[in-house]
Amino acid sequence: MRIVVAMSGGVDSSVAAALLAEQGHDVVGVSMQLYPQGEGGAAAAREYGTCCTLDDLHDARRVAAAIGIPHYILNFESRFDETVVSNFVREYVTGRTPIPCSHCNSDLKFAELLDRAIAMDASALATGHYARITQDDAGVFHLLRGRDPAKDQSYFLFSLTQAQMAQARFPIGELDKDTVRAHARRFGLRVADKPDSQEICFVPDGDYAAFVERKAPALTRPGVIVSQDGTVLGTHEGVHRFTIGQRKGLRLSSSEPLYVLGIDAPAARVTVGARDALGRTTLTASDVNWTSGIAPTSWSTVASQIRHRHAAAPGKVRALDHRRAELEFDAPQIAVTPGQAVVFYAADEVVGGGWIE
RNA sequence: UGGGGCGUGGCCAAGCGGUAAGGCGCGGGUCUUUGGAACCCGUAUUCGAAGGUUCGAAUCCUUCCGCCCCAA
Repeated sequence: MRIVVAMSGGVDSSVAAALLAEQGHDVVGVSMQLYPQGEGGAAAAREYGTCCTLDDLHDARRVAAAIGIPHYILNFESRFDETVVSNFVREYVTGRTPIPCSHCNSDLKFAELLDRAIAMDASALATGHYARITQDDAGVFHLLRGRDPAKDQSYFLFSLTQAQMAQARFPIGELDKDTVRAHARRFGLRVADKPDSQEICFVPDGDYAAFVERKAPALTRPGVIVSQDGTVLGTHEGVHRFTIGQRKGLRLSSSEPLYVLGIDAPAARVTVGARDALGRTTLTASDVNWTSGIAPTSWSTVASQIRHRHAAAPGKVRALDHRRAELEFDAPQIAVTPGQAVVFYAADEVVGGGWIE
């Protein structure tokens, strides 16, 4: 069976490809070129070691050669810019906080890239995600957390549908990171000790605010920072520099730490206050995906994550009209942030998720 | 120019004769395939200025400078 593997140039997807090849599959490696690869990009890649830069594409190519599979680089520059990057910028300038990794998965990898894989005569698309897919006796697919709780990435995959899960493969989902690296060494892959990628891949220097200002100079403007009673405490250089719950970077001093409580983009106003004002027990989500394909119309008990790397909090959820859902936590959650993903779990299974309103 | 109070790092603020707490902010790090949070480390040879008393002063005295309040 032919399987296309999305290779980022990192350890995880490299090992995923190697394992599939070892199992005897007809493996084809592909890498997405996501943004212009000028001289500066290559230099930035060497310095910061992010994913999908020119050096990473070279790493992917070398790995493919080492394990003896063909490797293609697909130009996704414009698609990436139209979907992930534009969403990222739009969200920030409207006072929301984007999560590009999820959009990249839902709008690119398991959309465009999956189509391309099928067009290449493959029956499945594999990635290096730490997540698992199982199929029950009734033929229904289930999306589960990766076996390694420290590396689990199911949070970023909540948008997977039954059709997509039928064609997705996560070869390292049952492994932990140490085992993956051990496999990389066993296969003799140069990327075995490559550092884990982190931060936003298309903002290699980590200065996402400057990135937004560069992409949408006309949409960023200064404003005021106010306390809950409306007192002006200071000024800021644009709402895109803030997110709910943010403490650092306010440049305000007070006897107690101050956190961002609210962002009013049209008024360019940021409201700050004490940490205990950040708790919320309810939220609504839009563009909700129910992984089983069936939306629960009555309250359903779940544990939900409102951000990556955060303990799922117990509560109940039910579907509303127009692919929306409402969620009620048993206890207040700190910093429920519009634009972030909320993912509903039942034990280790992702039952659904959406975007926080 | 009568009376009273205050001036400690970017901000707030302890200390009131024994050799500069703490918080905020800021910088660095840890964590992390988003942002944020959290955690750890760092951040005043110096206390408005100049003199004086003392073994020793941010702490006592004198003068000056700058603020604030109450009377007129």
